[in-house]
Amino acid sequence: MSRMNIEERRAALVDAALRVIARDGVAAASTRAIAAEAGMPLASFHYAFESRDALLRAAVVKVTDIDYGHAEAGFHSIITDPALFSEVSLEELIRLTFDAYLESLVNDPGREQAMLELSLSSMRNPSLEHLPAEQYATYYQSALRVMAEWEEVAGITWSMPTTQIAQAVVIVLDGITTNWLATRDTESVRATLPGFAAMFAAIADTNT
Amino acid sequence: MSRMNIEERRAALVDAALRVIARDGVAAASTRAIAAEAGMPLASFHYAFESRDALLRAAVVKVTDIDYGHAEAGFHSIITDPALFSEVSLEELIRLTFDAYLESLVNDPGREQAMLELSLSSMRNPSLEHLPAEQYATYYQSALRVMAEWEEVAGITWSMPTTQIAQAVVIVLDGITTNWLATRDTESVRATLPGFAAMFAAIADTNT
DNA sequence: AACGAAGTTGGTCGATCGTCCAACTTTGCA
DNA sequence: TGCAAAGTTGGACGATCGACCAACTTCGTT
Repeated sequence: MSRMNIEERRAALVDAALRVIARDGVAAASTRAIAAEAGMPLASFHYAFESRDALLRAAVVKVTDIDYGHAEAGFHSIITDPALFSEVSLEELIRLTFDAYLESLVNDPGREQAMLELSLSSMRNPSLEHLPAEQYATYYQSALRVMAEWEEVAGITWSMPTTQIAQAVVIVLDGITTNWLATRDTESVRATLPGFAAMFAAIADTNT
Repeated sequence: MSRMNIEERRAALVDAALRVIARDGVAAASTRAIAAEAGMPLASFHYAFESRDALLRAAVVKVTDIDYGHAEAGFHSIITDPALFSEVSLEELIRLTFDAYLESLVNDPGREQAMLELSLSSMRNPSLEHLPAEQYATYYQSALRVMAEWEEVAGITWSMPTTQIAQAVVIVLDGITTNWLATRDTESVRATLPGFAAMFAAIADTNT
């Protein structure tokens, strides 16, 4: 393995770990499997990280930052695509956003499954148990940013505390995730989206 | 260990496995840990089950049957409690049902966490990957039964296909589960319930 | 009482796990 | 050029895992 400083090696190992977890699950993400995925000898693992837990901690932190970034990116692709977004109603705009998230889930199920597995395994580990709450705090922030864009694009204001709405949005997206991962029935899940979109649209006031 | 036939021993091992999984997680549910929890020597394990996967399969089947039974039982305790249920609106009835589910989740987090871990680990195992879909089919049936009681008690009919509504109900309960497990913020999650209750109440028609 | 079937279990196998060490190579500075 | 620091790595450690076997005990039948 060519020479690299610790930061580079740590980053390479985290990326490798996320690939292994997305493909084979947390249980299969042994130090040997991660090192092999990164193309490193096993001994390099414990030169870069003190323990497997330390790497998992770094993996959760990294993945939290990039995860809902996908959902946000999907949203931006909607409001900048004239074919999709041309003076649609708020309700339709919300539905399109949820649909974009569902599409990203279907296109890369391993990523969201990895998120869930990392969260659950973190809850079982005393040294990692505080991470899921931070993870969800990041989700709420993402939801708030998307809601702010809904506000701006559709010209509305929310008639309830936005943090509460953001949490409800995350709950719905989370439920959709677990539901689809278990059933793999895309059309069935998609059929529930208009109802949720109508719910959130109903708690918005049109600006005068 | 006293003498018992295979069916008894299998049942005892499944119960022990569910206790271990709820307490320590799927990863900690080794054949040795399960046998110890059941008070059996390790060798008894492979006399009753061909493999660890075979026991996990039996555990998922059993837990699916009893899991949403708790939610249903919570609902029944509401509509038979005069103090709670006295001519409340449909919306309030739905909110109380969701609240009862949240209470059951808070009172025994291990059970729902075990459900999630079992589902996720099943998805990674080719011999178990069909189980999560069956698990959710059972959830939908439970939701349909609760919806039927909402209908009867509140005197309404649904203005959308009931199977679709049932799936949305399961999505919301699932999202609530993962959200609370990660944040442990009961009041914050509870605050989202009225919104979801209003959503489902809005797709009901009052009987003339 | 005899005997095959059913149930029980201590001990062990090979595989895999996280972790660590000592030997080695390369780098940057004096 | 010399040498300490930083980076690299083959190999091994004790522990734990799922699985299995052969010896043992108990049961039901005749």
